[in-house]
Amino acid sequence: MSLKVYNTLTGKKEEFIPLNKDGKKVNMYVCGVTVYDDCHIGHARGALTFDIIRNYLKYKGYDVKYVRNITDIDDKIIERSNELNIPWYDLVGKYIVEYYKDMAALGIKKADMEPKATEHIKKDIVGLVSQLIDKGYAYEVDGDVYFEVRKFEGYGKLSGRRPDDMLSGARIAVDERKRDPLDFALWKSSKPGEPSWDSPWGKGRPGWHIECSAMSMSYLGESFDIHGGGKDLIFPHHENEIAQSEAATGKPFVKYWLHNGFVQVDKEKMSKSLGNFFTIKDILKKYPAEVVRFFLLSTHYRNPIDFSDARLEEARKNLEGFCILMNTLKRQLESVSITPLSEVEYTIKNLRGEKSDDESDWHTPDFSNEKNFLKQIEGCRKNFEVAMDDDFNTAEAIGYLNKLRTQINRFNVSKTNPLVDKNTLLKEAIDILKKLGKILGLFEEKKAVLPIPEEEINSLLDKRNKARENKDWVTADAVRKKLDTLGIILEDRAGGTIWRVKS
RNA sequence: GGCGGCAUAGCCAAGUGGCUAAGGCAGAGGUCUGCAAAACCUUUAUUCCCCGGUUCGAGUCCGGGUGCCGCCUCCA
Repeated sequence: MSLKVYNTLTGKKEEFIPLNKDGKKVNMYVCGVTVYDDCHIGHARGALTFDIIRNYLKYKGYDVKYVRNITDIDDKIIERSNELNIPWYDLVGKYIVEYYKDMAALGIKKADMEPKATEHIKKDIVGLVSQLIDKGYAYEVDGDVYFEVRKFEGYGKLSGRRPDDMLSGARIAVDERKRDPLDFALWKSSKPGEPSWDSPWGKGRPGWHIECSAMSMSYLGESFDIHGGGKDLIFPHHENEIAQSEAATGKPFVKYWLHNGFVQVDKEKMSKSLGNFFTIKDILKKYPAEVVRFFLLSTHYRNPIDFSDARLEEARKNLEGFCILMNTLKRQLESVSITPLSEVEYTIKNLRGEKSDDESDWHTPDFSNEKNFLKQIEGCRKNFEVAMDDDFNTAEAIGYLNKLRTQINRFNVSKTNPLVDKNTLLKEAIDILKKLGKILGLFEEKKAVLPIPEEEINSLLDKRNKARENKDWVTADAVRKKLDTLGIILEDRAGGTIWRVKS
């Protein structure tokens, strides 16, 4: 099975073949956040998308090196620190902490490296800008350095624009000092009081785009496999990165460009400027992290996804089904010893035998249910991978997790052949479900927060069970009602009453 | 103005030329249950925005139209 990814550069799904000769090393760079405010759910989507892509690449056996930057100096940061009247580095420090808190709360793992722009100014950025000037791709005016877009053949190849088409509709006020309106800043001279770093062109700070070129190449080399980010970065950010990087090295910068779609509110892009954003912190006050992940993953990463409580509620309910199943089977399996799977498979194969596979032959034991179940769970696993292989189609993959869930429940309540240990097959299925869920960061074991101590729950259960023995339904129902208001749901099963925490 | 994307059931959402159009949520009926919960079973799109075309065959490809959205300024 081969992995296919949609490459913005070619506008097509392509088979994923890493640059590295041995074919197992993958280098990936993703544009992270600018730290001047709390992250919203849109930032979470980008981070989650590439976290899952990294997970799946690893699952496929790739050795992934993942770099995700933090932009810790730019105009917005300066602007905001002036508004708040605090030093820019305090603002940045605060929001880096908040960023890490939010990501951790969502269960999004860190990248292997998380470099900051300011840590690479002397080391990489100044050098790269100098190199571009030396090669004639950039020019200095009054302490600013601009990249000369017309000098770079192929400008516009990522976003599908031609430089000549872009002039007419340009909405920006043209800076007279630039040789061409499309030229963009590699280095910006600083005004008095602004944060600044020394450079051959005087005190200043890097332009936005150059940090990503400098840092990605510093960690991953001049050419690497995957570069990701939100769709809004295609132009100008990523277009400019390509121009700078390829002009400097003369080599192809990135093989696969991956871009995630936006989170929307009422069909409009969620953004700071529209003010229609929901912060990760606010959402996590209302819904568990796993619900938020499930919601985000239930739509393909390139498509827009509309954010609403109704959608989160749907995700919550679907996910609850998985949680109940996990819980049920955990209880069911922990108290019994389980026959090894190989033994069960041996039994099925040998008692029936190859020649008596005819189900109508009643002389031999009928394992059709067991065999079918094994076939079904294997089919779900396979289809999950096929879905993920198709440009990380998590929405389709979740469909197969649901199918697997139904199969497990169905098998669990079905009549099975007493010659084999049913629990062995159930455990096998649950293990697969957990393993696949792990790729998406779902179904992780987490300690449920109990509203009241467990002993108290048990004593209430005892009270209720005694009442039930005496057919005192009024008392029994009162106990259930009480636990329900505390957030504990009771289920009277054949093997006794079990309880769970409301999600 | 330039470039790009999307339109599938009540809602959400897969599906990129070919068996009966995944899956979830909601709804209806049933089994189980003291009642519930959970689970299971049955059921809910002769049809994929509209009009043409290509093809033995199209939700899927091509042309045109309508509607919505994004990028071209900071943006995940």
